[in-house]
Amino acid sequence: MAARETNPNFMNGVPELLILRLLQQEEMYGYEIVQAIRSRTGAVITIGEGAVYPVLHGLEHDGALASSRKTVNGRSRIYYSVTHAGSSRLADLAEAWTHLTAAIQTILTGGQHGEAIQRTS
Amino acid sequence: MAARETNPNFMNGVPELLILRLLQQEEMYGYEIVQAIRSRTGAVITIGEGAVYPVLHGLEHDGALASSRKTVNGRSRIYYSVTHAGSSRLADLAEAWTHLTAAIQTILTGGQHGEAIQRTS
DNA sequence: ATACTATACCTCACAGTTCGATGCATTGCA
DNA sequence: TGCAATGCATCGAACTGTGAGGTATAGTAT
Repeated sequence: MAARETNPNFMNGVPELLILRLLQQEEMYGYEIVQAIRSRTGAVITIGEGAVYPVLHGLEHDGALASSRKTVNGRSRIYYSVTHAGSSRLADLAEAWTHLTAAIQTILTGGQHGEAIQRTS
Repeated sequence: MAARETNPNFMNGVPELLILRLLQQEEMYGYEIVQAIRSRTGAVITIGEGAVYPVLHGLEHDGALASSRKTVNGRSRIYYSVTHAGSSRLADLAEAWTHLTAAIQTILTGGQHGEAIQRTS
C-alpha cells in the first residue's frame, strides 16, 4: 500500500485506476474486465489476467471492492462492485493521474513557447 | 529496445521522454536534468540520479544523444544534446504517450456519458 | 461420443524499471 | 582544516506486469 513516498512510481496505479473506474460504472467480473479494457481502448492498452486478478484480490482485501458469486449459464462468475472506500480510492488515483499527466504535459509543451513536437520521419 | 510487443509497459519510457524533450529544448548535464524535472513539475515528478544516468548512457549508446565534456569553474560537466535520431525517438515516444493517455481518458470519462469523477471525501 | 474452442478462475517465474544509498572528486566558504 | 554543494556514476532492493501454464465447465462442430 502506501504508494511509495516519492512518486507513485508514475503509473503505479493505472491498472487499479482503470479497473476501479470500470467497476464504478458497472458491475463486472475479471474476465470481462480484461476484455473491456482492451476493447474500450482500441487495444492500445491490454492488461492481462495475470495483472487483473491480483489487483481485484488486493482491492477487495482493502475493502475497496465487494464481490458476489453468481452463476450464469452454469458459468460461475465473481462480480465485483466498488464500495464507498473504493470510490474514495478511485478519486485519489484519478486526481494523482491528472496531476501527473499535467506535469508531463508541462515539460512536453516546453512550458511557454508552446512548440509542437513534430515527427521527423 | 523493441519496446515489448504488447504495451510499452505503460510508462516504460516516461523518464526517457522527459529527458529527451528537455534536452531538445536546451543542452543539459545529468545533475541539471534531475533538478529541472523536479522544479518544472512542481516536484510532482522526481526522477533520481539513479534513473537519469542509465537513461542518458543508454540513449547515447543508441545514438539518440551526443555528449560533450565541458569544464565550467573547474567542474567537469557532460552536456548532452539530442541528435537527429533522438528527435525521431522523441516524436515516437510523445506519440505513444498521447495515445496512451487518450486511451485512459476514454475509460476515465466513461466513454460517452461523460460522467465526472467526484471526490467523496 | 469426442474434440476443440471460448469462457472463467487463478498462480508463478521472469524480465524490466526505478528508488535510495553510496562512493568518488572538486570547489567555495568559514 | 572541515563542511556543504556540485557533479558523475554504479549497485542492490523492491516493485510491477507479462506470458505461460493450470484447472474446470459449456457450447459447437465433427
